[in-house]
Amino acid sequence: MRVRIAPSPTGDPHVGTAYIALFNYVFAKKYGGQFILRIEDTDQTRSTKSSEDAIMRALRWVGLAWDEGPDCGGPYGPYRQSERTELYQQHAQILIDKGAAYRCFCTSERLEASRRARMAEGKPPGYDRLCRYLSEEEIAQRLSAGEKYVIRLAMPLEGKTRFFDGLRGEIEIENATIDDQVLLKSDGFPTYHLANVVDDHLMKVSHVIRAEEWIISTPKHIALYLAFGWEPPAFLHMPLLRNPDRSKISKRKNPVSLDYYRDAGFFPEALLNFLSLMGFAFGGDREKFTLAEMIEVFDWTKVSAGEPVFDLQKLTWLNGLYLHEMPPEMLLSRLRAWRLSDDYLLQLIPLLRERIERMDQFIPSASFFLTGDIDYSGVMASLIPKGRDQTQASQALAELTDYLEEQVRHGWTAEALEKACRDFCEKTGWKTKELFMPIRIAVTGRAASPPLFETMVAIGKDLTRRRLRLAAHALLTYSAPAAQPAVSPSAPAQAHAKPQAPAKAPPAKPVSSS
RNA sequence: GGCCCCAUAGUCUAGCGGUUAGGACGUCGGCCUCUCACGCCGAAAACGCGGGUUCAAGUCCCGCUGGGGUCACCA
Repeated sequence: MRVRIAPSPTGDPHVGTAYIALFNYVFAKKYGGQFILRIEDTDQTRSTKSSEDAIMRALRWVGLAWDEGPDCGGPYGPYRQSERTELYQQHAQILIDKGAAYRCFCTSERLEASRRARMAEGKPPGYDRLCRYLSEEEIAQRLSAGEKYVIRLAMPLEGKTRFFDGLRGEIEIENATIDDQVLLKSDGFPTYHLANVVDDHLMKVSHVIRAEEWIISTPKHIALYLAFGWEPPAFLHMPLLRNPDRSKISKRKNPVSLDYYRDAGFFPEALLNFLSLMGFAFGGDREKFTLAEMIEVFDWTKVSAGEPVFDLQKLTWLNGLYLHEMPPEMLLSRLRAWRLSDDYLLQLIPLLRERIERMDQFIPSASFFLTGDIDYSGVMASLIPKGRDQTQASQALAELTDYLEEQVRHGWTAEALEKACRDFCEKTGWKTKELFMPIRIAVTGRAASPPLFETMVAIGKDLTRRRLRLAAHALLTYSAPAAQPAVSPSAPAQAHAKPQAPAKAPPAKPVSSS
């Protein structure tokens, strides 16, 4: 029995990856199988090494160790798809030879135009299969003319594909509704569909346990297995994690980066336990259990296909259970591994040293470096610059968060942040003077702080972005008191232990002076 | 919109033809207590709707509704 987790290194390590990895891992360990990590970096424009590193680091952090992978190797490597391109090209050729795939010379312009035309006619927007029926001569001629092409799957035009989903039972999909998927892109790299099937077969994966969003493309994959003459693996689609509004979990509505959970002070074992609760019932009303215990009792009949909403509050409660039961020495070492490490404190000292005169001022001055989410209830008014309203301020902070997401992808550095923030102001017509203060308040909860961008670096990408979103959100529901006194620069916002920021801010309380 | 998936309290879930529909988060109330927290006790809160099948339906079947996913040279 062999299973795999196959993340695409195109962004932050995603909580959904950990979720799927968890169930693969548990299943593998339950039955003495292997758990494989395969990096699906076939998108040359979006894949990055830093994302790959982050994903592996995060997966190790949660404690899901793989038996085979790009770092530790294994009998069926390499485990990074970018190192296997030749393999996919060979297999694409096999499909062409068998008539199960064909070259398509259509330009993206033509595809776009055809898509629009089909939409206008009320037809589904898929490929119109123009190149599927090209004559041998024409193909040869266009090849020798050096035209660029992709290789598409010649999907059966009739009949149905039936398969058994381990969680839902029989699923039946009409072949005619499935598009002739691109298998090999014009840059020579495979798409997910080809690479995935070829690798799963070559790596002897027996059970494909992945997210629900893949159900619809399963017929494509089965068509590929059949065309190659291979036996398809067993399929099992886990439900998608949800935002509170039930849409697929996303960074705008919920923290999704595993690094956020780490930096916000969650324990990996608590996160894993919580993730198990998303669909899995231990039995006997037990909610707290270890990975080992889960493996012991695991069975797919205990997993439901419902669509679970990821509830930060319940995760926090569960984390508290772990924390309360932890021996003091253990908790101390966890704290040290977290933000009380020499490394981290040493990073803060240069930022804070000039701003304090006695050692006792260090902890209060550093508080926002050492917390997760911030409570803005005491500083709401100063989140809104003069001459702007709270909607504008909220929108600016929310848009800035997205903008940083885009612009500071390749390195969360002070220089990059400053440039991005300044560019953002220029683009949106905000003065840096008016917007930088709300940003500072959002990030630190205070009007006075060390230099903003260095501070953002020290706080870290995920916590910073979370706070910006939180502040934007708090502004949305803020109702200003008649006369809001300005917050004194030395007044720290109270750090809030719960990750869920209070949506309705209580009336600003007088801030205590330290 | 086509296709596919899902459906027990606000949220996570138990239930697998006969239950006062169980547990947990959250909420509210109380106890404990120098405060707070923890802990303990209690309360409110759910089978989406309509048809079947059956002596009996949250549980099986069909339809509807609702939600979601997917329709890329992204995964």
